[in-house]
Amino acid sequence: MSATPRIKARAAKALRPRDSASRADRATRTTDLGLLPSLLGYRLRLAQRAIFTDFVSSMGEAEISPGLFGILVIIEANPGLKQTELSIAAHLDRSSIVPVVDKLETRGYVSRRASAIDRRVNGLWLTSEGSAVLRKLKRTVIAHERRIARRLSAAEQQRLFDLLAKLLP
Amino acid sequence: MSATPRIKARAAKALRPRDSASRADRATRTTDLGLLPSLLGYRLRLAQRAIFTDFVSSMGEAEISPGLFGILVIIEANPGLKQTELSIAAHLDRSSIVPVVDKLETRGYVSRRASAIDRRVNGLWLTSEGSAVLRKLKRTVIAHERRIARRLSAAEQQRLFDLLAKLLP
DNA sequence: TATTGTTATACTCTATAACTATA
DNA sequence: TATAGTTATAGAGTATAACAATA
Repeated sequence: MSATPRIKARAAKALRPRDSASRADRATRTTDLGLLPSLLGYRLRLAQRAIFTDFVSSMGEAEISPGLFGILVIIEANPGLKQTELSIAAHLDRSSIVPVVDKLETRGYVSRRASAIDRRVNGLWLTSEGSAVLRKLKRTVIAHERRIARRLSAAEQQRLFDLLAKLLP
Repeated sequence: MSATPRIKARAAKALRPRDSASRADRATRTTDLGLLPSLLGYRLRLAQRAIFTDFVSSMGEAEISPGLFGILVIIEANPGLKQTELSIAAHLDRSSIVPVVDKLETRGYVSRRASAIDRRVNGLWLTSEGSAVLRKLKRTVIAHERRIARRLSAAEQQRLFDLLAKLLP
């Protein structure tokens, strides 16, 4: 199972007084996880979870998820791209991209501009505010990545990248 | 963004005729992902996604997610454990474990048995059907893992495990 | 006919808060 | 008072199907 932590949930959790830490510690140490720790899928999930959590907490007040950050990065790298192209690049259905772009548009980071050539198409662009925000977010994300990657030597980092790439179909 | 693929969605997607493959291929190759491919978090998500997808499709009619599978494994390894203990082991809130156990109980794989000593507590046990099903599931999961891991040498697999472990807090 | 974006809808997974029953 | 489980509720994230506008 193992939550993909929600953005708001994380923020609130820090102050939650509900469980005593000692109880939690004991149970975590005690419970046998069976064959799970021998499974690559399980290990991968734990690692991704840890990085996701660090990502979110390092974003602080910006309240942006890795997913939304990725969308901003892709739009910046491909100014004017169509929603359909974005959805493919992000491995989402084109209907799923709609609320995503809505959210970024509401926050004032992205604008849809109808194409003059093909009036079915919305080109996507960062607003100047979106550009400025993304500039800061990227610095934060790079710092977050460095903080994580510091646990590995440069050679290990490269090795990890290579090994992960081999897992892709 | 990048979906955690839903179980039912996957099954349906195989037959979905909506997009032509050629279009999708072109756009994937074309769109610039900016700094994303340099981020460990991004690579990790792709790898996890790939494994999750393979997991789900290899389960076929069993229709069990990695998360539910993990829950069954933990219960098997700790017969009679309390829901609270399970929730901690699975990194879930204790309220979130309720619908999870409900689902497994509905399918007849798990039973709650009230403790005689402390009547607040539900001990969790696999039913005999749950045991039998899990025995088969484990074989399937191990085959799935082998199929993935075959892309790596034994030494590489060990290396990957070690590197992933270093990423945990 | 095919494509683009959208809506309507539904589903999974998870959390917080407040409750009940025990201890 | 504290703990175990539950309910009520909400929200993120995503999909499928059907539709209108446009090509």
